[in-house]
Amino acid sequence: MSDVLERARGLLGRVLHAHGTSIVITEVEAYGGTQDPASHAYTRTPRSEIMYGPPWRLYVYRSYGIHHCANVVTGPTEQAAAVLLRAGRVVAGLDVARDRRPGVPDHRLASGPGNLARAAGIDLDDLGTDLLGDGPVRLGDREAPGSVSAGPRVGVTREADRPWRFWITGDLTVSAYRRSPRAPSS
DNA sequence: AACATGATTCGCT
DNA sequence: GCGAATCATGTTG
Repeated sequence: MSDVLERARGLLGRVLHAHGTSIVITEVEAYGGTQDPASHAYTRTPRSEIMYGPPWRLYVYRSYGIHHCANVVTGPTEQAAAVLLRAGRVVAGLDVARDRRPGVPDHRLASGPGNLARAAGIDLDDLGTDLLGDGPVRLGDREAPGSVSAGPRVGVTREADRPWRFWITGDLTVSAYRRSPRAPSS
C-alpha cells in the first residue's frame, strides 16, 4: 500500500505529454484504492473499474458536473490505487494551453486538478489510455525535483488527515490547500 | 425513480 | 475567506 506513495512522489517532476501540450507535474495526491476510504475505488463501481486493472493507465472522472480530473492508475492490479494529478507547469504547447484557458496567467494554466485536465485537453475520451504507450496522452522523462513537501489531501471528507498530497516545495503552480467543510475537525 | 453528494472552481466580500 | 454553481455517479426506496 505504501507503494502508491512512492509512485506519487516519483511522478513529481515528470512530464505529461497530452494533446499538444507538455506539462511538468508539480503536485499530486495518492489514493489507496481498496485500502483507502477516500478513494473512488474504495467501493468497486463501473466508474472506478479502470483502477482495478493494470497500472499506468489513465483514470478520468467528472467532478461537480463540469470539471475533469486525471489520475495515473498505479496498481498493483486489484488494489486499485491511483495518483491524482493536481497541478503542473506547462513547458510546451503554451499557445494551445492558453487557448484552452483564456485569460489565465501562465503559471496558473494547470494549477488545480480540473484546470490541469483542461489545459491538457484531457476528458472522458482519454479514459483508459496507456500512459506508457505513444497515444495522445503519455508520460515522458523525469527531472528529479529539488525538494518535496507533504500534507493532507485537498477536499476529501474521509481520512482527511493522511498526508498523502505531495508537491514540489515552493513551486508557483501548486494549488492552495483547502480542507473539506465536511471533514471532521482535525 | 428520486435523493444526496462531491478527489472543484470562480467570483465576490 | 466563503458560498454558489451544476450534473454525473452512487445509493436508497
